[in-house]
Amino acid sequence: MSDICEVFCINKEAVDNVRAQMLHPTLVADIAEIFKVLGDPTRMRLLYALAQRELCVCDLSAVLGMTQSAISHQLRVLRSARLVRYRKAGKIVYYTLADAHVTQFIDVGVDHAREPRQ
Amino acid sequence: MSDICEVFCINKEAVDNVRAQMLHPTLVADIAEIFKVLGDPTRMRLLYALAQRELCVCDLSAVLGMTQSAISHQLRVLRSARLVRYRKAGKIVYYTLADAHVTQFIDVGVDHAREPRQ
DNA sequence: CTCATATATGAACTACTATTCATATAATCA
DNA sequence: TGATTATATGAATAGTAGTTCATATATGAG
Repeated sequence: MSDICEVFCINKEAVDNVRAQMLHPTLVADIAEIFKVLGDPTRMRLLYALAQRELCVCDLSAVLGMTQSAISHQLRVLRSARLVRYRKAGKIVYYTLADAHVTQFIDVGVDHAREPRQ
Repeated sequence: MSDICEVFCINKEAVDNVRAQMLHPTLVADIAEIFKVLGDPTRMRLLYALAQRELCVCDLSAVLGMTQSAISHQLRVLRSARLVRYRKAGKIVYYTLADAHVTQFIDVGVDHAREPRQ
């Protein structure tokens, strides 16, 4: 039964109803993409650090104990996902969280992870 | 400047303060893991379908238009992450969302993805 | 200009992951 | 019992992603 069409146990009404309410593929892709970006320990730590205060790349390296290159690469991912903003001050680049939504993501995640596992 | 210790631009006070407030590595790993599981289009579609109503594996295959095997593999990931629950009724296995937290994750994601991009 | 510093980025390598295919398990029916 | 159906899973494969290393860009100092 590896072919998609050879499925016989379908509750047709349920399937049709749910399919009709499914999200647009583009929107699903966007949502999954955001979560994917959040789903890496390094990026999560960067966001959590930035939730405390604005920080430059160099300080972020020090906080996480990782190379400047690794941090820069991950900041690029966060920038592409519009989860952080930056401002330049001379040769120093300061990063901040993009908006309140990002804090909300972090909070929901922390909340869920701290929940006791039944 | 590839070595972590050869960094000179540090704002020591900021770094120390932020480091002191960082999350425990285990908690960070747990949070990132949850987001990682959410960060796949197939799994996001499965969760969104289950947000509508309880569905069996076969119906989920029909809703997503994917093989039963692919769906089963992803349901296993969702089960390990405690994002879904299931009940057996004969040979049919019905899946549901684990709790309200999961709906909250989906809502925050949808909300963020629908936001206009400045 | 030259030098030093802060950050960004391309290439390479390793590790991981989603799907497919084949097959196993489990439950129902005849 | 044997046959059928619903689901689960192991192995293999192909694509992706995080870090490192080397280097490029850019700003400021002298």
